[in-house]
Amino acid sequence: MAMTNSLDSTFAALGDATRRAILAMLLEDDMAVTDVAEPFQMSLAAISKHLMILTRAGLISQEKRGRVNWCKLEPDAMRDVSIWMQGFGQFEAVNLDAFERFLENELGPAP
Amino acid sequence: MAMTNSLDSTFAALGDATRRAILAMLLEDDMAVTDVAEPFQMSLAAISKHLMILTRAGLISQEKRGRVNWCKLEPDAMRDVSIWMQGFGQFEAVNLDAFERFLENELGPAP
DNA sequence: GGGACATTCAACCAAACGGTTGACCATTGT
DNA sequence: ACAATGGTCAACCGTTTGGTTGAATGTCCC
Repeated sequence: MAMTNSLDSTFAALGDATRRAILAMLLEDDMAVTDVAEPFQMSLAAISKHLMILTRAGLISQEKRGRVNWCKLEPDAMRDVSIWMQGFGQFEAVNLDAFERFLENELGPAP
Repeated sequence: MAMTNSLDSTFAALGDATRRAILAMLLEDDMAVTDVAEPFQMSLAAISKHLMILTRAGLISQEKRGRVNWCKLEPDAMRDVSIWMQGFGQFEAVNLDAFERFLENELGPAP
């Protein structure tokens, strides 16, 4: 649905190790900006910028409650990336088999 | 076995629409640099640079036969990206959706 | 050998990136 | 009211990126 509009920004956002580490942290739980910044050896403002980039890429969302800005993972953007990548290589043999297995075993609604 | 460089370079290489279009073109067939450059409104040197970035990211390989430099898709590099993304949710259902669309369109993604 | 073709190299440029610092709101707690 | 906390904004800086040109290199063909 929301495909290909921001693949540029999504891939670009993922092309930075700090931001990928942030995403991995947010996989555990939602976090405040200050807590996100804590393990990194860079200023809070730099982390704030990274979070803004991730937000504009759609990879996270930020919700301000009180004076705390809570960051939450938004896997939809990553799903678009995953969908785009499906066209390359994964299909030829492996996913064809997987799809056939899917058709054989899964006669009900998709998981 | 994937001789992929860092996720950094792979994601960064994918963060450009021109380079993603090149990858989509190479999905059809191997191509010479000049033929890759043909549909784009930019200089051949610029395309050559893009191809070098894709090569260093491990996404394509280049083999010089005669005076022609043949570009070939190397989809293994994207596997590492895919593996990394597996940690962010179960894209299984999404993969199947994408695969169905793939079957319907009978062609790879043309972003 | 000479010329057309395929591609890269080198120098340059504007814009974007990743980081810093310090000032600047809000909100919270005493 | 005041101070501390959470976070962004603004200006700046060095490096990288994406593009341009023009010259250079190598190869094919007559």
